[in-house]
Amino acid sequence: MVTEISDFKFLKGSAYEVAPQLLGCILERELNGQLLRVKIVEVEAYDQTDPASHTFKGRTARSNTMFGPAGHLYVYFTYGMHYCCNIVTGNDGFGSGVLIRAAEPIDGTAIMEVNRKQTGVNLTNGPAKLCQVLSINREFDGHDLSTSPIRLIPQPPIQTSTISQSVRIGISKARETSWRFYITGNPYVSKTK
DNA sequence: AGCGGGATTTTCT
DNA sequence: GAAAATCCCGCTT
Repeated sequence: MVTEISDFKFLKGSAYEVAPQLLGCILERELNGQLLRVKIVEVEAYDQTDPASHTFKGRTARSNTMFGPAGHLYVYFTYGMHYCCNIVTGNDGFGSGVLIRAAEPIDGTAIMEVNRKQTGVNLTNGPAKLCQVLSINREFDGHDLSTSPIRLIPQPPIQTSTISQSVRIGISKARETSWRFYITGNPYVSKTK
């Protein structure tokens, strides 16, 4: 019997501080009675001081969740077809969060393959791919990650020496800000630059 | 292996 | 009305 104590206190730090601590943590999704689990391997920090963030220009209908309490899920829709998810960080009222860009399948891989009609690294080596395999959509914007059917299971911090830091992907503003973290050498990382 | 375009709709100017 | 925290496919080298 495993007793899991979800300790989300660390999520109240700044997005930049929290991001590398999320590497190695488990994201669990209950879907039709099946359990899917992935290990987070690539993340990016965003906050309201950052021109690339959805929260930079203040609270909007879309970005509202990021201004809420830490430990909730911020799901946004983009490019007319994709969902991406963030873990909200920091204090209530300050718009910040960590984009989950890539993860490694741990349990339920066969279901993920069905959800995406792909296999191997293509299952989860990108933010919209991850949402697709876990069947995460707009309904889960604001979801509390300490509760079913989507839970974050914190893990002890991984060795600093196994973490790489680089610039963020796919943005046009604040391109030079190195707020992206990933597990060095993990095959599910979307881009190694 | 790398480039370019298309899909498709929300969001803000 | 254009751009967007993306992904996939087809074409070129």
